[in-house]
This record gives sequence, C-alpha cells and structure tokens, in this order.
Amino acid sequence: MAAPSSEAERQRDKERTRADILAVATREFADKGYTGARVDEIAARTSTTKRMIYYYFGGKEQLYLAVLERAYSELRASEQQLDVEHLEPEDALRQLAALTFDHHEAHPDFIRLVSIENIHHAEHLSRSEILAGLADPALGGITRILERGRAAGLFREDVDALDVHMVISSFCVFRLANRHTFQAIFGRDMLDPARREHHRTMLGDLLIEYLTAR
Amino acid sequence: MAAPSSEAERQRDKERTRADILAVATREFADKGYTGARVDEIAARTSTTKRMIYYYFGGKEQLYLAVLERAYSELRASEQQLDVEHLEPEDALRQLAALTFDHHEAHPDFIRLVSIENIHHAEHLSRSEILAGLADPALGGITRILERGRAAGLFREDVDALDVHMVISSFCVFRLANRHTFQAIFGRDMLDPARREHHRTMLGDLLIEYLTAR
DNA sequence: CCGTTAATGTACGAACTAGTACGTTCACGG
DNA sequence: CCGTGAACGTACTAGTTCGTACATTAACGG
Repeated sequence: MAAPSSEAERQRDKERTRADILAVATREFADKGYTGARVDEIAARTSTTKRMIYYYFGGKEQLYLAVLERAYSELRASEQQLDVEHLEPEDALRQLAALTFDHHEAHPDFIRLVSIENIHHAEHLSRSEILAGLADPALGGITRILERGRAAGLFREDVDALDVHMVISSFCVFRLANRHTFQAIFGRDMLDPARREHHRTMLGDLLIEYLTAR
Repeated sequence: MAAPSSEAERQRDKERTRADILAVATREFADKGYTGARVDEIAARTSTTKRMIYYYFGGKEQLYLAVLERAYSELRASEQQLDVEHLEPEDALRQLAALTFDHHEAHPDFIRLVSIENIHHAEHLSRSEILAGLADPALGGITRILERGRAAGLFREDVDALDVHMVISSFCVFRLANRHTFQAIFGRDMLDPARREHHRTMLGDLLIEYLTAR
C-alpha cells in the first residue's frame, strides 16, 4: 500500500516505539534512580504499554542499561567532534574545558544517571559492551594538548591526561550533581547565569594557572 | 537494683538500641540508596527487631533523615575543631584542603549519602532542623583565610569563600563518589595510596596557584 | 514485692511491583 | 484478498515491602 514506511502516518512503528520508551525511561530513571523508577510509571507515560517494554528491552535492568548506554554514547559523540588541534595549548585546554562544562549543563539527565550508576558501584556499566569505546574519546584530546604544551615547555610534567580530565569533570559534575544539597545548605543557586559564567571561566583559569605554575 | 544504668550489662538499653539501629541503617542506606534500602534488611542486621525501628524512629523516612543528620553533624564537628588561624594564608589553605580531603576519605558513607540525597533533590535535608547550622562551620575558616590572604596582597579578589569551598569539595567528593564509573572506564583505582598522595598535594597546588595568579 | 510503664517480640495485612499468559490487530507478500 | 508473523493490548499473578495490631517482658518507684 504505497509503503508509508518513510511517513509518520504509520500506526505501528518499531523504531518510534523503541525511541519513545527510551526517552520516557531516561527521564524516569534519571529522576527516581534505578530502584526508585517504576516500570508501570514508565509505561503509563509512554504512548504504548508495559508489554512493549518487555517486548523490546527484556526487563527493567536491560532497559536501564539501554538508557545508560545511549547517554554515554551521546557524550562520546560530543567529545569526538571536538577539534582543538589548531589552537595553542593554553587556548585549546580552555576551550576543551568550556565545551565539557557546556555539555554537562546541557545534559542534566546524564549527570544524574552517572551518579545513580555510581551508587550501584557501576555494576551495569561494567558489563556494558560500549565500555571499551569510552576511554579514548575522553582522553585523546587532552593527551595531545598536554604533549604539545609540555614540548613547548609551557606545562608541568607531573600531571597526566587522566588527572586533568578528573579536575575538569570534578568541577563540571559537582556543581550540577550536588547542587541541591548546596542550595539547601548555602542558599546558592548554581544555575544562575552570572555565576555560571563566572565558574566557566574560573575552571579555565584553575587549569592553566596550575599547569603553567613556576 | 543497684542501677546498672552505667553498666553494659543491661538487657534493655534505649541508647544502645537506638545507636545499633542507626549504625546498621547508615550502612544500608549508604549502600543501597533510600528506595533500595529495605527496612526488613536493616532490622535483620540489628540485634533487635523491626518493631523497634518504628518505635524509636517512626518510619523508614524518619530513620533515613536521622542517618543523614548524624552524618552531617560529624562533618560539622570535624570542621569546627579545625584551627588554622596561626598559619600563613597559603599554608592554612593547603592544610584545610588536606584535612577536607582526609575527612572525606575517612567517611565513604557520608559521600554516598550526599549523592543519594542529591538524587532525591535534597528534599529530606531541606526539611531538617540541623540545616541552619551547616553553612557557617564549612565557610568560616575559608572566609578568614581568604581575608588575611587578600589583605596581604597574596590572593586574587574575584573569588569568594563558597567558590573555594566548591573547588575543594568537587575534587574530594568526585574522586570518591564517581570512582566506580571512573574505574570501569579508565581502569584507574582512585584509592591507590600513591595516587591518593599525588592528588592530595595536587589539590593544594591547584588552589594556591589559582588564588595567587599573576 | 508488686503495680505501672517503658521496651521488646511475633505475626500478619494491605498495597505495590516486576514480570507474564493469553488474546488481538495491523502490515505485507504472494 | 488472504495467510502469516510482527507488533501491540489486557488482565492477571507471585513475590515483596512498609507498616501495625497484639502479646509479652524487663525495670523501677513506692
């Protein structure tokens, strides 16, 4: 019947249903945590039924893993399209930090999923097949910038790419992941645009001053 | 009967039972999260029964709040007994950072409880009565160090105590809270003694180089 | 030494939750 | 136009989990 495959008119659409479930599940898991999330609740917010969750994903745990893997894949994609090879080491690092800062702020679900996964001792991520592909995209850029910076005698020698990555991630993740207790205790809103801008440049300064010390 | 109140021989001991429940609950909540924790499981690991949890605390939620409040109280106590007034600003800040670093590493349950509480948007902590007493102990020391440092022309002016606190907390919390996904992805053990030492001094350098820049 | 009450133990229920058995409908090739 | 299988819906179950009614025992004052 004139194949409506390319149209949005199909009533039955494998991909659409899968994507719908995944999107709803991402919000539910990020919001409530793995144990707190309810399969029935996810199903209810979907345009389909619970039966389909089991049909396409197998169960709550596999659905959670699919959600986690998609979130990490997006981060990897964002990291890979980064091109800072043509910049001077200092500027390259500042830009990389700023882009990481922005990516995290643009993906609050991801931050929460990582926190949740750490609560569960990374047991799901450890068993994931995408695990092997995550380290390199995150470290490749930093490694090359550090090499150029050290070759030019600009950067100190006693820090490796993973240390730098940790400083960047710490700062970007903490201000978002812990913003609720921070807000409760200190009354400071981490999402305030002015403060956001201040922290964004602060992170760059922090890195450069440390790496170029003495 | 010769009041065995002060002895450990009592069979019925209000304080002992309460403390027992609280200790077991702390481990359970820190390990499984609020929704993941099981009241029956906590009761089973106690030397008393589930009935006593409801007798002394009222319910799962109040028990969790009691656990959270005790964890924060310990941090506050540790912060208050800190005396860095007699040190030069730079050394004072390095020492404060190192002590925070140590305290976090010595209290893994606290780190996890904070992560868990943030997953729940700090809804429990926000309603806590101890909330008002948490900000000052955390910031007082830093504020005084910064004032002395700025007065001596050593430190930059565009950073406040809360920003400094955030940098310290970010670093100390992240390396522990996110160590499972970090380990899974990069294969790096954050608890390795040599690396621990490296990061401990690294944090001090990071702060000082940034604050004394230019 | 005994009554009162704080402290404790047991058994149970109501509600929830992941997962499934079974039945139905749509799409598409022949 | 019809048979076949993929996609989907409904209703249910088995097991879990928080919380409580009810019974009991230890401590302590008088």
